[in-house]
Amino acid sequence: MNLFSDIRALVIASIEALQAEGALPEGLTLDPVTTEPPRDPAHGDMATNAAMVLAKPARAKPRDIAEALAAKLRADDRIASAEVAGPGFLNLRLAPAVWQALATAILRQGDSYGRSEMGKGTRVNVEYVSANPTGPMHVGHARGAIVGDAMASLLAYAGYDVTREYYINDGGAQVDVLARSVYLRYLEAHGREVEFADGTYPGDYLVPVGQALKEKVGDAYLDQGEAVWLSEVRSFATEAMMALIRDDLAALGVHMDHFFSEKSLYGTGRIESAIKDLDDKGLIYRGTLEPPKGKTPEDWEPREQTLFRSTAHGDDVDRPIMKSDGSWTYFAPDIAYHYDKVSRGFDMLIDIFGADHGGYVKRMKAAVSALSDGAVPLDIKLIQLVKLYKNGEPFKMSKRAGTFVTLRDVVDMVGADVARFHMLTRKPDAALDFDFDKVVEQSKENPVFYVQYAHARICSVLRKAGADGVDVSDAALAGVTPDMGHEAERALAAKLADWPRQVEIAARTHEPHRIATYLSELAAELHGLWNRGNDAPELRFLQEDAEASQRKIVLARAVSIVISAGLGILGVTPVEEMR
RNA sequence: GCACCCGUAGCUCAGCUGGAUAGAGCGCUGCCCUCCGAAGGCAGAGGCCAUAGGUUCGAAUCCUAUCGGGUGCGCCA
Repeated sequence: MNLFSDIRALVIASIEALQAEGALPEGLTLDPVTTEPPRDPAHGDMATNAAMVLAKPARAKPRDIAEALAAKLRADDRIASAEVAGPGFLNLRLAPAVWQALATAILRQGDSYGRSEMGKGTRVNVEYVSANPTGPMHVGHARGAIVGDAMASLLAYAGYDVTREYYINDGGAQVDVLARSVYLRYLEAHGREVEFADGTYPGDYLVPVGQALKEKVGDAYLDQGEAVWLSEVRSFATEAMMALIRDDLAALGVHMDHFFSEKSLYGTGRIESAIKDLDDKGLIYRGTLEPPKGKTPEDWEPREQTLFRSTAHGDDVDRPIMKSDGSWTYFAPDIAYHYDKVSRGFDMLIDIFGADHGGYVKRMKAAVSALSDGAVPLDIKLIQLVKLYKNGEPFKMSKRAGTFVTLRDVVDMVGADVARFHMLTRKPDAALDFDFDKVVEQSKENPVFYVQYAHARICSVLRKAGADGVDVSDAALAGVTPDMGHEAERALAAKLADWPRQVEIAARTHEPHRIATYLSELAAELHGLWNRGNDAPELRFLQEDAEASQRKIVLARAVSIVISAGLGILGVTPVEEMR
């Protein structure tokens, strides 16, 4: 059930009726007609812009159209009043029965209320995290992981067929560095003195990996050259790191459908066939790039390279796919990976990148555009930094000082629910402040708490009513006629009516943070109504007799259903009690 | 030099494929617990939506330019 689309359908039908009568011309484009909640509640429950957007094509005055439309709409028993206002808005007030039906429908549908078919089963691949498998995940990765995960849940909720995917960068030089570092720990496990030179990873987290390697191969690699052990140690170390990363992600509540190995692209012809696809399209050539203007690197020398003509698909300059020594640049496996995604039949791709990868957005889009002949859209979300604070003071991270904050540290300190919600309260392309003390604070300043508190309050009402012998099962509540007589109750119901709409907007714009914003607003409405009950007993959810209570509780329960569904999208557990 | 992101209340930020008088929290002022959880709520003060043009019935939202901040820019992934 979606009240806004229901009423919009009614508006459209009324327009068509006017067309049939000749009051409006045929052939009008009705797409721009919307039904929205008015900013000012005094304007009614819902407003439509129909008269204004139709005025020009219909060659009529907006207020005249609005009047004609209002007359039609008033004939429908769902419409209590229709008033023309301002430049041609049509403000609608809905009949009480509409609000009652909404609340009942929410109880019947449970967490399906708000689900949408807008995705129509479109197959979408969401790639996120994709941290190098060289160590534990740090806080910076957490935000991308959370945003990507919520994005995937959101799109699934909106009717898309979603695959959650992690690209393992296990093909480059950094995994050689990892392997050498693990080898040093392996030597150490054998009692050797070792030194961690520049270009190795000195972190303690590799100690158990070296130990495990010793247990696996004994002394077989001692005093041997890299040719003997590098390849083996590389996969051993990578697997160990991926196990670590999977655990970290699980602690955050993130679970991937698919891990894709970069290494699997090398030596298998998969890069070559992706490049051949581009070559067949005339997009690969040998050439020399101009040095970047204004900031010429000191050691710049013109070199002929194999280039991808990304400018043909919207990039600013063509991009090298092969180094001068004939090996692939990192861009080549990225192309092959996205070629693979396109080949697997996804209709839409979403990549979640760190903001420091902003420079690669255009070339990746160009590559996907070229590989799919423009058929598969790629949206890339850049995730900005998380600035850590401790009690208001900036919290500096330093590996040497041992104050390096890992993702696991964050989960241990504040919990996955708090971390997830908080990192979804802001749009991802703006930096985010994360204060370890404030995010666990129990006050309305903290949106996590504020929303949870609203949910807990409702649960408290349900418990209390249940203890008094009121049947508060959803089935029983769905069977009574909700009491929605007061304006404050209808305002809350109006917020609930907005939920399916917000889901669709968030899904369409690929912005899961809108869900968090909506939940804060919904919680505010609930708290507001709750407190009005202080002065006005008729607004309390618990009434003298059982049936009167039920008629009130329907609305409260509907709110808790929506909060629960919304938190579910964000991957946050709704709590029933505050402690 | 070029590209991308950001610029909204004193502070931290929301703001709908363009809608009416731009919102929330913090901070400030004043209120509300014999009453379902006051860990809340209500009211007030606080704005040139960076600046200047443009598009149109209508712009914080779209376009152009400028200013300010961030990120990135061929053999690093």
